[in-house]
Amino acid sequence: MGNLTIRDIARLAGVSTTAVSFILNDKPGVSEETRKRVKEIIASTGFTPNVHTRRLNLGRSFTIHVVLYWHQQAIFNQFALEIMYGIFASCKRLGYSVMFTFIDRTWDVTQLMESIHSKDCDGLILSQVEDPSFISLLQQENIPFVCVDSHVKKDGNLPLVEVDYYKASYDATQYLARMGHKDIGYIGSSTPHELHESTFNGYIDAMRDEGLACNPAWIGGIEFSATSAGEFFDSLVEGKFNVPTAFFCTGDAFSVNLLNAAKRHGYNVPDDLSIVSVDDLLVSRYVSPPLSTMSFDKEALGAKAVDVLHAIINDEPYQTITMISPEILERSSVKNLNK
Amino acid sequence: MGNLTIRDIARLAGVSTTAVSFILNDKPGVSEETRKRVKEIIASTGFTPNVHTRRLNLGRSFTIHVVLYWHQQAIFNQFALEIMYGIFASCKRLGYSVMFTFIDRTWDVTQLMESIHSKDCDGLILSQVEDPSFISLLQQENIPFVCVDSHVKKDGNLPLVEVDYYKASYDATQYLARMGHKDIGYIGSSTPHELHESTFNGYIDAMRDEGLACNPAWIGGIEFSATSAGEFFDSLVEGKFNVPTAFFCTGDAFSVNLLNAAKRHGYNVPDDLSIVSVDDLLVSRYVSPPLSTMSFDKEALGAKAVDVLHAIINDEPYQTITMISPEILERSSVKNLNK
DNA sequence: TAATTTTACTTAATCAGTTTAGAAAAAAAC
DNA sequence: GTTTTTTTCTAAACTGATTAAGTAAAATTA
Repeated sequence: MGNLTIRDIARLAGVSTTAVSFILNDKPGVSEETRKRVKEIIASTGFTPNVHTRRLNLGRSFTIHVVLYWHQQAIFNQFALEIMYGIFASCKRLGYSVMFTFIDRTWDVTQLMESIHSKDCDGLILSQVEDPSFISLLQQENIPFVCVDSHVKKDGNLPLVEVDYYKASYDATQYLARMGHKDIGYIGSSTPHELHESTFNGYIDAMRDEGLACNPAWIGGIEFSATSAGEFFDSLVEGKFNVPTAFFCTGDAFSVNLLNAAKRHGYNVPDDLSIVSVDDLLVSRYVSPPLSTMSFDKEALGAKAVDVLHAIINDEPYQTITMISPEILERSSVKNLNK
Repeated sequence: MGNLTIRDIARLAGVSTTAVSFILNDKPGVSEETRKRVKEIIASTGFTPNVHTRRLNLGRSFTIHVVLYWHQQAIFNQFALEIMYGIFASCKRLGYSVMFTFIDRTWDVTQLMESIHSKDCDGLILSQVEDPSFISLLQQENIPFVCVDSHVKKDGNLPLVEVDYYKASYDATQYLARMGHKDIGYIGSSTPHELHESTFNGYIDAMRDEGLACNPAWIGGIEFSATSAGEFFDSLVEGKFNVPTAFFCTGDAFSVNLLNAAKRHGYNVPDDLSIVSVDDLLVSRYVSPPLSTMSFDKEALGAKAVDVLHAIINDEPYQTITMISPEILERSSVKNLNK
């Protein structure tokens, strides 16, 4: 049970280490007879070649390093595990090990850069990481990497795997319109960011294409917090504004809060107010009524990222930007006015 | 920018590779003068020693492998990321890299065992893994490992880091009693399992110690599902049974469902019915009213696991069983009847 | 001042594989 | 029956570090 080496196997089989190495790597140059005999010895001894030697020799680690942004607000970390599962599943298929690092705002790159320089991984997947100086450092040093769900500026050179939030927004608004709603409000983040702008454009474009008017009073550009969507609704009701028949929220964190505010004011969801949002967080399923939401395949985000990274590592062609499209998941927060 | 080796540094500094190695590892045997000069060369060239060589030489990988059980029901995966964060933070402090593997019911151990035999990691952390044959295999082969949040049978030899569910149950029940509740129901899993039994005992013991009677009608031993807690409440109401003033639920997944059922029947929480559960899942915070729950430090679970594993790897003494105690997190689902 | 110890440094072996170059044997071609 | 080619196999170099063993010089002791 002591630690076997390739030399032990060679001795037991009466062949050279070269032969054993060839057999382990399914290379030609060994007769079928010898191959079979050595394989039997390998199987019976339970020998497994040392990875470090292999990695040292081949100058590759067969490892992918996942860098995850750790948000203080737990709700933002909801996807990460599913993304990791997707990454793992693809890595397993392709023969990579997966290691990970969490980072946050107080982050110092040196330790990670040292790990990269020490050849600990063949490439990186950056999940929700948008640090531009780190990204350009990776580009300078020609280190293979992919950004996933990173909300990073699309510049054409960056390999990205992203959720198509524009389409989510467009499709959700269109869905509400097709359910007979004409008065559709919007609740989304006001922080200036390409992502938020394109999400807002999805709403605007869908309203226009459906021939509906946007009422500025119904557009809530708000700061992200656990209560801001509800406060926006409060101000609508208390300011005696008309309340639309439906709201599109750019995230479930907003819609859950909106739902509670609506209930507080005596609005029944979906009878008095319909709500659709994006993300399909777990909470949206457990709330009453369960919320309809634009859902997307979070595992696919991770899986695609691995595929792209694998292509980059092996100098194969790849698609720079991969978009995952959300689809409406109908639960019970939207009333069909056509009926 | 080409790949530097220790030989390049040695040549540039006019010393042997041994000297460079000593300097890299802060070992004695090199004069301060030489040390300083070589360190400057290392810094200016940005040289980082190859990890694989180091690992090969030292026969250690300085890597911890986290094995995570992947539940089909998303709600069960809620802790995993926080546990991983705790693991990562401790590993960073101790100088370990962290790799991970997801497993599920269809799992085949061979691939993981090969990874272990190939010396890919120094030890394992099993998160929510309770496969007894795998665990005894690890024990047989003397591979360092720790179980975290594993619900595994405590046998005295297994290194475990667990949540103290008995105490959570006892304290939650006591908390309700101290808030003036006398009629306290119980909703928990009926699947036969040491964990569920000890959770139930916590409730029973607290009721006894507080001098309260247990009404069998108020004890819901149910199958786990998204709706079973609500169905139990339905049956109570529809069967014209008395409804207790408070329920302790063994998990937030139950209490969220109970909350919705109670609302449906016109019960106001907390005025007509108080609810306390265990877990502090994200959903319990976003529901209305926010649920009081026995919360525990999920990051600490991971961090402790690393500490124990580190001790095992280094043949240092360690505590076999580490218990993390939940504490009441007061939100708005419990009425104080003493006022 | 000579003998001993300590310090500073190096050569060469080692970790456990892969791979190049080449030898011996077998098979194919002439 | 030779010559050529192919197949099978091996010795030895190589990956990039660590480390045991050993040497020369400096510092300490006698």
